[in-house]
Amino acid sequence: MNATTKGLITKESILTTAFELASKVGFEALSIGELAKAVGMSKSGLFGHFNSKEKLQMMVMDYAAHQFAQVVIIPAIKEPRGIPRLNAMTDNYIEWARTHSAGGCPILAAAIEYDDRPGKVRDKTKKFQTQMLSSFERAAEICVEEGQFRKDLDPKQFAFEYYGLILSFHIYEKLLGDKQSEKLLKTSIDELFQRTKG
Amino acid sequence: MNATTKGLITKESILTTAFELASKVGFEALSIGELAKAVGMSKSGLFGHFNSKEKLQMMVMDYAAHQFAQVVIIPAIKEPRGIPRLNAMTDNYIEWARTHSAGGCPILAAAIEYDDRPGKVRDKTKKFQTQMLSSFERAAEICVEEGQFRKDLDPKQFAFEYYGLILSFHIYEKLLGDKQSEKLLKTSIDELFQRTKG
Amino acid sequence: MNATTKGLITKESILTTAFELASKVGFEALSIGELAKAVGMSKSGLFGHFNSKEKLQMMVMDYAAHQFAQVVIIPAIKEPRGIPRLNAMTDNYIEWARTHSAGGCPILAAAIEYDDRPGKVRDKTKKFQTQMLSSFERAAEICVEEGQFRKDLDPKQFAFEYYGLILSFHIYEKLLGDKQSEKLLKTSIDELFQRTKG
Amino acid sequence: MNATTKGLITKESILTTAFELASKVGFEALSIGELAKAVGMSKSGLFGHFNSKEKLQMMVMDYAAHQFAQVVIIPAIKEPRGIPRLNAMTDNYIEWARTHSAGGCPILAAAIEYDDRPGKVRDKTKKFQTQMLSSFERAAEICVEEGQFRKDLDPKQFAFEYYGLILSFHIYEKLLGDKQSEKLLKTSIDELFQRTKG
DNA sequence: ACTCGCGGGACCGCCCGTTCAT
DNA sequence: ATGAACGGGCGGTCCCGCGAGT
Repeated sequence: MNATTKGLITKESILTTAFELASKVGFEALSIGELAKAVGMSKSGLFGHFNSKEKLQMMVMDYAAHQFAQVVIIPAIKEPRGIPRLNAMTDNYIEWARTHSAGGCPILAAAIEYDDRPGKVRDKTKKFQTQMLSSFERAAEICVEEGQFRKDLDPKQFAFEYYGLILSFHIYEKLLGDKQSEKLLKTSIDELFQRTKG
Repeated sequence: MNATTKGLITKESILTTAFELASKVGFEALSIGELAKAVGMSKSGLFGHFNSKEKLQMMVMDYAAHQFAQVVIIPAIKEPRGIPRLNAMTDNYIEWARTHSAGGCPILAAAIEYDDRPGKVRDKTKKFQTQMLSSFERAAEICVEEGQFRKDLDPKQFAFEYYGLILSFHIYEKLLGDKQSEKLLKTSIDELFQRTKG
Repeated sequence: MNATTKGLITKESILTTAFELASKVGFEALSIGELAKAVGMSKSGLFGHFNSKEKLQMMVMDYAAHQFAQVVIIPAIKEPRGIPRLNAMTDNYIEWARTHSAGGCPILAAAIEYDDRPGKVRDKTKKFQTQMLSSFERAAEICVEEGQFRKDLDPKQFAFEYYGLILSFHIYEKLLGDKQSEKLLKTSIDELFQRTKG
Repeated sequence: MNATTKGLITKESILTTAFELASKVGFEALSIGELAKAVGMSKSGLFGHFNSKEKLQMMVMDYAAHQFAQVVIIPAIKEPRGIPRLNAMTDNYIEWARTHSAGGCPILAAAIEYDDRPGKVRDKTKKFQTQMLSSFERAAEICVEEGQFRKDLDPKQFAFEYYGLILSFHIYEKLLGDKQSEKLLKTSIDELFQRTKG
């Protein structure tokens, strides 16, 4: 194993740990010292991989977005087009919220945290949210194409509502610890689909 | 004016400033030094009113919740029971998001930020979210009582969906800066009402 | 003793120590941590008195200039006008170089160190050098007035040469450790006076 | 070109850059990281050429002394013995101060900076100053031999005064930015020569 | 009772010179 | 000649207490 490879492995392990830490303590509160302690290396050794806190934040965000895509979006694409695919997304999101981003989805946290703080981190967060909403919109369009949703459905409107339900689920599940959160979400989504059917 | 009164006034002005500051820089990032500078007094002088950062955070949260009630909930109660009252709440929330908590609603920020960080701050946040959702549930119940919503409507389910739409609005409005955010919200709520009608 | 007085005393002791430290390790290399250790207080406690390194540097410079004036300039003024006064200055400078600024005159060090590094510190250094040279020029003018120097003497030219001898002395004394440095200086100054006599 | 030659070239380019950098930011403030960036190689790669910061400093000092000799001393030797040679030295020094060591002569800076800090760097600085003063003394002796200076002139005394004028010039030129600095120096030297003439 | 100045210990992001395996 | 990593230090900010002044 050469040096470059070693560096990549270290970087990966840093990002993994950073993602977990950010999930727990929040995105902005993630400190280089804490992170270094968590990965078991020196502050300066870790810092050398990023050269600035901002770059670290950016890469953690990229990592989180990548994970999100891997867990929530990509597997859903293997499902049949239309409603099954959308349902898969929903299930995957529940899984994501409960398992992969235990401690609170850092992407969502960033979306709220940086909603009024200009900078590169906010820009990236905005970009990811937009991408995710596009995925939802596209999924809705496919349902229309498949004749499962009514023809005049506005995909943007659908994504707005669908994402809202997911947000609500997140708070019921994580903050409130409501045992019914999943049922509430599923019921809501069923009703949403009823309304959008052709 | 006696000393106690003076102290109350000072405390009030501190909380007002703290609320504004927290809206801008986030809840956890609010620092005593910055706050002291903003209110124009010494760090230690300000600190004396709270004796710990945690207590300051708690009081700012109380203050925020009080403001939220004053702006969003209370005025709505003056409206006629049922849907008009709910619509007033929605309008008030839009107003709240845009004007009173310019820079991002600190309550919502806290709800996400502390969703997995146990402690007094999280407990309080949870309490406020629960209260707010109760208000929504009660409003829905009244709609049922008034015969505007169907009899078998689950108020909890309604609140879940209603709050989700508001959360979605918040992200579209604040983070994404989407010009259609209000229209998206209004349309969603109309559809929600359609579905719940008797 | 009230708090303000205590602060002044602390500040004074910090500046004294800082002056000594800067004399030894150079002006720019003076670090807040080292200084704090030397005065026997915490970094943050010390830092609170200055709020920035630049301000600390400025105040140390002011302190050094004040000391210089107290040791070299002021006592000389008590001497009779003309050459005796100039001779007093020379003697005082020797004293200053050997005793008060043991470890190298920080003002001179700054004059060389900042000769091409723009900023407030350089500006202040420049100002002090100009003031000192003005003192030399004024002393020469007095010699002219007293009829001890020839009427057409250019005071600026005199100060240029006089200061040069002092600089040379500084290097022979401090860096080279030349035992004859004082004699070399005295002889030079005598010759300078010969040349300028009326 | 073999490996050794390549190493020498690299070393040369490092020293050139280091000299320029040290002229700008000061001798002690020259950092390996900055230097590596400036020469376009890795920190560790550069470091391998010196194995310690102190050795780097030593070699930069050697380089600076070499440059000084090349620019100020050697060309003057081509001039006729005696006063012309001395005048050439003066002119060359002015050139040196203005062009070659733009940003402040690092040798002089070291002479002041290390005047009370024992160590190898100080020893080297001391050695170079002594060498340079020897050159001045020898030049004065030659003037005596040529019958241009009086027979009983003390060369050491002459060098002391001559160097003093140069130091003064340096401060007037670099720190004060005095437009008359060159004229002041020339006039002083003329007067010095007057006094030393046979 | 309220407010302040002074001071402390811990930590921040960041950079230092240095070592080592490749 | 490189990249990874380290221990230690930089200037600076954090929250927090004490003692004194009003």
